[in-house]
Amino acid sequence: MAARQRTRPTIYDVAREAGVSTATVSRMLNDTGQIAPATREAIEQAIERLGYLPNTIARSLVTKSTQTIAFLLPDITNPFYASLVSGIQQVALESGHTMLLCTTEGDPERELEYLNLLRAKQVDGALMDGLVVPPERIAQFVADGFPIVCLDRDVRSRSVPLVQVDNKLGARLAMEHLLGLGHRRIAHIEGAPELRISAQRLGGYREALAAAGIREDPRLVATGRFSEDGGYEATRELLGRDVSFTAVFAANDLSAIGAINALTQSGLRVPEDVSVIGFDDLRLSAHTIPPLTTIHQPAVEIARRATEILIDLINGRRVRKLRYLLEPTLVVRSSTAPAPRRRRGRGDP
Amino acid sequence: MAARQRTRPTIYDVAREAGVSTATVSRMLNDTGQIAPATREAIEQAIERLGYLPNTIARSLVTKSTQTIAFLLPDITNPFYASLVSGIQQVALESGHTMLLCTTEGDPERELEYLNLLRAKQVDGALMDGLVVPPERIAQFVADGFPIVCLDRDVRSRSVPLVQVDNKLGARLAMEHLLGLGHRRIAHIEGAPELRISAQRLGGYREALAAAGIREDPRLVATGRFSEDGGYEATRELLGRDVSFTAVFAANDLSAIGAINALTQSGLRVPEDVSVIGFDDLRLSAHTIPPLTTIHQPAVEIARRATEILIDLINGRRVRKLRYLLEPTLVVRSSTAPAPRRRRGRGDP
DNA sequence: TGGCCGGGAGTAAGCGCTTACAGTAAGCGC
DNA sequence: GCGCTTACTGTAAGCGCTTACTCCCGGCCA
Repeated sequence: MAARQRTRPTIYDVAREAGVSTATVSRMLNDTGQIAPATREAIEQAIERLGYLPNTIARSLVTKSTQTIAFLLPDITNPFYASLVSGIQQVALESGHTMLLCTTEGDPERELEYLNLLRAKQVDGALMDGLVVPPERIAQFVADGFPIVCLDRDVRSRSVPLVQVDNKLGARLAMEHLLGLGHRRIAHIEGAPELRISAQRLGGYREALAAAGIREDPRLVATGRFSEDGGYEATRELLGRDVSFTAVFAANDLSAIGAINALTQSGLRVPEDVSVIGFDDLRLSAHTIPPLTTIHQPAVEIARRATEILIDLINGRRVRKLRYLLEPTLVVRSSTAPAPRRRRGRGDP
Repeated sequence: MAARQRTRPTIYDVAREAGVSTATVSRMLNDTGQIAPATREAIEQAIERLGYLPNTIARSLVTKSTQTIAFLLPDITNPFYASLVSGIQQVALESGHTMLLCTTEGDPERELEYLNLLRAKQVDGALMDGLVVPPERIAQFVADGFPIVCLDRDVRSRSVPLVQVDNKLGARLAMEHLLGLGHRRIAHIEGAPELRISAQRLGGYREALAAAGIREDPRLVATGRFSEDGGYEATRELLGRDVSFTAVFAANDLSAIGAINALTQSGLRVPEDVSVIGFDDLRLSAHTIPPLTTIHQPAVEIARRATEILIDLINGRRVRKLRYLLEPTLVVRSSTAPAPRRRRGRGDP
């Protein structure tokens, strides 16, 4: 009723207004201990009248829990990470947690800085993706009692779990699709070399080549850094290298989109002249021209699983399984087609 | 040196270790008051030895500042919002703030729930975009001492500033481009009707039509809800309505991409048969096939400006200007072309 | 009738910091 | 030698909660 005062009401005000002690109010708020119906009623009314909102900072100081988790990632501008955020948010909300977003831009100092900041802020735990901090540091944070779950790399330590798609398998799936269409000269647009997942996808590319008895041509891989621009540039470089290829396996959808653009600009048709396959299966990829053939990652599933595990860790539950490798699947759309009979350029036996 | 104990060292431990009082340690940490060099040294060493990290929760309890801001938005999956997040993050980091991300999925209850949660968490202030809470509620939070700055709508109240692009102008720019190319029958794919920016862009569409002396045909607008799928469906609906059009102005790039897909699938060529223009200028839009003509929004600039204002508000500075309408610009790429001589279908005089 | 039990409530001690307020000692001008 | 700064430091009172401990009282059983 009264005009809002500058300083918000505290639990003392509520207690006084309801004619009980703060302990009773606290018990009611947290639903611990028994409260007589009449008392409960009085407190509820006092809260209503005062417009009281508990100060969770004060609560955290004593309970040592902030109900906050953090998600550290290099670049929110990549829609794949955005999907992860969605998934995390869902689970977090369900369990009453709120999410701090920390973008590191791939800067190792900033990662460390954030990690320390999060500790200082008494954040309950963190999800990390695409980070480059050395595993030992991560393990140390965990040893210090700060739960972490990784979304991209295996910190070989009990108590820091990993949830990710099986990247190598995904890459093989992509390659087998291309190989099955008769492609022999397949280029790869690598992600960001410093990230594990790049190496894993590159590894799958190589394995598939080897399994098909094709010798790898180093001129056929270029770095696209997981972005549209990077994919575009990498493709132009590939084109300029004067080696022929009839297909490109891009490390992610964004760079595949850049690749298609570069190819098209060079007068090459996708998929008639060159097939392109991506990785991620962004929502967007169903709408590119041509719609992108790609490897589907269950982003929301990954995020949910990881967040659930993190919350288990926070609640002191032991996690049984340390590594969750989810299965990627091939999604065939229109950016891939059988290898053309005649290849452009020379160089292929 | 010693094995990390389960409970982290506090300022008392540091004080004891350094042989000073906690007040002195605190003063050194916060750089307030003068400290003798020798004392400073001793404290620094104690901190180092103990691996001490100040507990910001305890600090917040007394200072009443959490150095945390929140960003509320409907959907992080939209790359435009992701760009905003990037911009916010930059400024926030510079000023030592960390960012809580809250996605509301356009659910009004969840918005309110979040707003209350943020208050309870003593968050210093919030940035809001794409929300549907009634303006009075927002104004009330502000009156309660919770700084808010909006990124999309004008809460007519001193003390809740607005930073956004001039949407109506942007829409007019888009339309004038189309009109200038000779298009007369222009469809519009609307955003999400409940959001202000949709109405503003639709308003610009209408104004431009009126200014060109063209009567608006209600059959020419369909709702795309700002997404690829929505744009796709809206376009199919438009196509199915049996009204002719030679151009479509989509409320954002995502729905423009969906539109191009639908058009292409129907055997129409973009831009030869139908021109398409978007709004946002996502990084991606330079790489679509064909590269998208669109209206550029200075996303990072918007985000930075808004965050700076929020921080000013938090620091108790009066903001001089309440509304910042940034200028959109036309970016011509290849998805628009002069209107074809013969239009498909009938219906146009 | 006495002893026990348990529902319901209060007291007060922190949680880990910051910050008025209050010194103390050295330095300085006269 | 005295009083007044100035530079530095300590004491202790909170910040707004939670939570052991205690306590009270009515009911119930033997």
